[in-house]
Amino acid sequence: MDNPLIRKLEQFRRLSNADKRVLHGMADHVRDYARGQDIISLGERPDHVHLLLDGWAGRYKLLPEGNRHIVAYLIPGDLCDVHIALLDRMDHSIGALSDCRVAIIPLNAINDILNESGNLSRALLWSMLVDEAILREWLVSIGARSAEKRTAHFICEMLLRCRAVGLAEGDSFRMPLTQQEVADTLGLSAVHMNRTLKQLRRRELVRIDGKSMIVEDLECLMAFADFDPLYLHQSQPAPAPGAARAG
Amino acid sequence: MDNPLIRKLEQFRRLSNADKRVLHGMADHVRDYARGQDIISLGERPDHVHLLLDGWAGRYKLLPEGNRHIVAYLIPGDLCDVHIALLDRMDHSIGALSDCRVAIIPLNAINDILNESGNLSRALLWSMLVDEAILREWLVSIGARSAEKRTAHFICEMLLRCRAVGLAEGDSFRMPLTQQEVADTLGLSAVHMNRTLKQLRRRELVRIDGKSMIVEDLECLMAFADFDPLYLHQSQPAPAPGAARAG
DNA sequence: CGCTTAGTTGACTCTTCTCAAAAGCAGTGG
DNA sequence: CCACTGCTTTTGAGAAGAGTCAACTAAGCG
Repeated sequence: MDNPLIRKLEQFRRLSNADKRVLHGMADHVRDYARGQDIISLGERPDHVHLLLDGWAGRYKLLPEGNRHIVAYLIPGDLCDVHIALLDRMDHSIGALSDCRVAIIPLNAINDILNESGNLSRALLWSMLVDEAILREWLVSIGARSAEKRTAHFICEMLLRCRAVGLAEGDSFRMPLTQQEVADTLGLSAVHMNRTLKQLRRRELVRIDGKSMIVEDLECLMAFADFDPLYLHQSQPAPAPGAARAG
Repeated sequence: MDNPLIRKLEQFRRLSNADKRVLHGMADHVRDYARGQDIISLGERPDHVHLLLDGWAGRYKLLPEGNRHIVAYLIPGDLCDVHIALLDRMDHSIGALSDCRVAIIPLNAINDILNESGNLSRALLWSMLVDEAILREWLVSIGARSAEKRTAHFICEMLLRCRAVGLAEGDSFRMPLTQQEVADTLGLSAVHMNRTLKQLRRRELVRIDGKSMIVEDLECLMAFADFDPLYLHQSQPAPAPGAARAG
């Protein structure tokens, strides 16, 4: 099994075979979630952590007016809720945005890793900090960029993140979201989201074919969106042999 | 010295005297920054970490159009940049928003704590996760709440955070920010920020006296802002000393 | 094929932005 | 003590980006 978590963490530092064995071995079992189901809900504190293996999920919060705001996307290789290893309970929910396959990891396994303070613990912390960096960048996007730039920025990010776990083909990737969901993410109405996507298409920066997002000109899109990939901290793995990365 | 970091971390779990000694002992020396100065800048990777002892600082990113977006506030007790213990370099800057006193902590001291995997390491991770939770809530605020609710929400948060480190008196606290800075945080123009604050005053939810923010009716303000303090995870310290829930 | 969900488009409204200028306040130096 | 200067706060007026309502089209599915 090619574990997307391993692929992801190796962006940060080379993992030993022992490390990889630990990561492989920690999943208790695998569970499937249908699109729309919650993987974990507000207030919960289960005794296991979810590792997304396939599909897209989203962290979200519901507002009293009934609308939902998505505050993060989870793609294969992302740990959904290490939080519960440390916090009292979930302060948000995570829902499957497409059908998802998820590895169930006992909390103990996570705690063991955190307690061993080795490479793996570092790698987990790194991924937590990257998640945080992404949140900061989103905050800037929503707070200070126009709808069009914001959308372009989002597409750049998702392309690079998909690439990092081998889920992009060249400059395109599968984005199993509805426009409503993207709107709930970028703080726009569905109508305006639609118009904004149309504009990006008109500019010939992206093309959309079903659920495939095809970036026509990544250079231009990045320039347009004022996108600097530094915040993703996707440096090449530690300078060692055979370090391959999807490109 | 009453260390605000200790006060903060004890919200999460009780610290042993040994833990406290470590926290006290880790500061190498203290440095002062004048309002407007950068404490750490984009791209840097120094060999020490900053602990804010006095004053307010802010994480920010600059945009090509020249405007600045503030993505987090640091108040006494907050570690500014544990990030550099794990990431290659800062992906944002931290600036002093008022005159600040800062403890300089060698990176080694942080790494030692992280490596020992005890109470303290857990407490640091907890505070990182809380920072992340705050970012998520801000994202919801900017993305989905009106200017007025967003502002009210922000005031609620800062009051509770100040309280947690003993910097509030009842329902008021010192907020050493200009309206422009708050605007740069909430994604509003300075003009609209001003009008929004005026409205909150007219509603008699808050009063502003110089740099003092006085919350007139916290209950109402929280209800108005749709503020749920859960995300701050300010639970009382763990029930008993030895009660380790880890692993 | 009809049903349901997602995407598209138009027309109108409203929140928030921009430009502009006045007023308040604090620090400085004569 | 006062005039001067620079920054912050306040207010007005018009413009623009984004939201809402509503209808229509396209696409997946049993």
